[in-house]
Amino acid sequence: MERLRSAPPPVKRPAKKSKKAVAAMRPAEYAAYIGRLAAAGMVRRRPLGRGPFLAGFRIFYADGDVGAASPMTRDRMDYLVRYGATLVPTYDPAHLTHVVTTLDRAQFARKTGLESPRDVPDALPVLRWEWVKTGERAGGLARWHEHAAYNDHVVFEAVVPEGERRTVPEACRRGRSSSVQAKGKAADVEGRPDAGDAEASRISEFTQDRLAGLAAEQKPHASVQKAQRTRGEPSTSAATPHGGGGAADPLAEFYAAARAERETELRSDTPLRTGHAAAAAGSRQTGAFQCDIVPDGKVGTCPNQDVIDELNKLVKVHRQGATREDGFKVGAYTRAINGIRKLKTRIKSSEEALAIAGVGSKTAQKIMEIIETGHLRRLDHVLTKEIAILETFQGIYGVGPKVARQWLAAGCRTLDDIREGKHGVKLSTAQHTGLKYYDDINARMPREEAQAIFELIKPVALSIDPKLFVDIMGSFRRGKADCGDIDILITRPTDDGKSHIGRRLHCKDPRKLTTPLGVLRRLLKELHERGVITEDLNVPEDWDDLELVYRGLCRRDSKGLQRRIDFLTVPYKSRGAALLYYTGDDIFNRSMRLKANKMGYSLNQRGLYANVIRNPSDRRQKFNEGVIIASETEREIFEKLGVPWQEPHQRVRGG
DNA sequence: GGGCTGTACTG
DNA sequence: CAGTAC
DNA sequence: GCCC
Repeated sequence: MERLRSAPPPVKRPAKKSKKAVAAMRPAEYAAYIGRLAAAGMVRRRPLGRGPFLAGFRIFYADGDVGAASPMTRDRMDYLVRYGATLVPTYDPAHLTHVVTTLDRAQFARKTGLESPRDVPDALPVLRWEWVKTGERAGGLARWHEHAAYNDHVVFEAVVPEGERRTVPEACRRGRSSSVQAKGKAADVEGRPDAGDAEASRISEFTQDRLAGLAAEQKPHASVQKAQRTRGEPSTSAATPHGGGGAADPLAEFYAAARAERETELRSDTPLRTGHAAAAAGSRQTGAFQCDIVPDGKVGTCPNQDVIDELNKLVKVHRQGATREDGFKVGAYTRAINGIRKLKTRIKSSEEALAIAGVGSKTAQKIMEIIETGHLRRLDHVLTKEIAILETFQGIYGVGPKVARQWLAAGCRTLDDIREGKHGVKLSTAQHTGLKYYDDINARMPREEAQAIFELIKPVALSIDPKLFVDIMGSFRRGKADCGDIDILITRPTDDGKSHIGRRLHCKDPRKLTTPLGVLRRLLKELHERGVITEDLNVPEDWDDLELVYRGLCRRDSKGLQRRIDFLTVPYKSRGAALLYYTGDDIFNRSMRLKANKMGYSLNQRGLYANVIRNPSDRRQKFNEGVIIASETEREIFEKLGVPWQEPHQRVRGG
């Protein structure tokens, strides 16, 4: 709880809870607790400049927590309170102005005890966390429609220009009137100013932007006004409605077009009401987890492709760098590129660039240089030739940055140098194979070929044991048209007491095994004999393990190229986690793990774990392994993490 | 100022 | 343990 | 290099 600084001890100070007690609180308990702290003046509001832009709002926060509120939930609740919101511990739509959640509609309904997802009221804005973060950045409120969790159709309705506005759904109006009544009461009970409630009653009548205007206008927090003045804005700008204004709204056309496309993720150069730099390029989705944002499936050409190409060169350069920083820069630039890729308009100013998630001041500067001059001067002075050589070397399976640099330093320049063992180069077995089939391995294969190879393999596996689950993962499962390799997952239900390793699970003495060959060992033997598998790269050492990883090369027929293939066997229990992991993509996986981490969980290919205690001085080191809370299906993992369900083809975050 | 996904195999 | 792969 |  060190996030909330204590004020000088007041007379009636709520009992200070121990860290442990706080950590054990359920979300509702924590919300109530922090509410008491706030009421006692023990929550320090944010310093002037940002302003308590959530003042008067009554927010219910729902996350995927199981049991105790996770560190992330507590963090976010702290945050909401610090910016002036009143946290409502339980879901009581009549007493709320906003809901902030990471859950999808069905999860939210379940969590809040609603009978059906249809009962989630449309009149109440249900928003993603990014709405809060974007609002903070913009120095005011962000537009709902860009951050609605799932009732975006209604929220979107609200920003449709007057002339084109459709009838607000019946359910909406009902929900509103009933909530208005109860709100005044709630305000009394909590002894809070009712400004927020008065606003909330207008939610469906006014546009989001008007509401934002009202928030600033009717509740003139000195800090907000000061912040605006500091930025040199005319004070009227805060109250100027746009987006929801009359027919003169310059954005009307834009909205109409967007609606026509049923676009839910609007990104434009639409200024928010403040005209503040951070807001100038529309919503900045920082603070959100990539995995929470379901992509809209549209690709389209990117108006900033030149910027992306140039930044990609920078990624290449740093990928060859030796330091840890280089590695993190690769990640940072990659995230920035991802943000830029989603942008649908040409970047025109460094402010716009800065507003992109993952783009900071340094990258924004570089972006502007690219836009103004067409390239980065910094790249002119970089040893492109050496970089190219390092990349070539790393194209060899088993060769990474270290070895590549070593070879370069030793004087090697070409693959032939390596082949000939010049300058004392020695190859491991895997590297030798990797070099031998260099071109094949680095070529991508058409999806059809992956499918064909899989169809050679699956029947063989099933002939060994018809109860096996054999599935192809990776980019193939994500529906990509071309694949870099083939990932095959093997598992087997244990309901008959057997698993993919054979009978050993129930045979205490291994020497008495009657079926000594595990499935994978037999399968690989078969595939070798049939010429499907041609080379091994990485062979498990203990074939009797439940979890095995095999890496090798295979081909469709004697005329086909050699393709990379991986086999994984996993215990039936952890098939969901394995499926999730081996389906990817990379960025999606990282994001899921990061979110799990922030929620106090840990996610790996075996499952989602709670109560993992990490070494505070080295977070990667775990003191205990925790309690497994989900692993059998992908869905339960999504659910526990409060991530909206996404089919494999939707889990694409990278290129 | 610290974190940035997390695990397994190879030599 | 460092390096590599996924 | 970005973000908290």
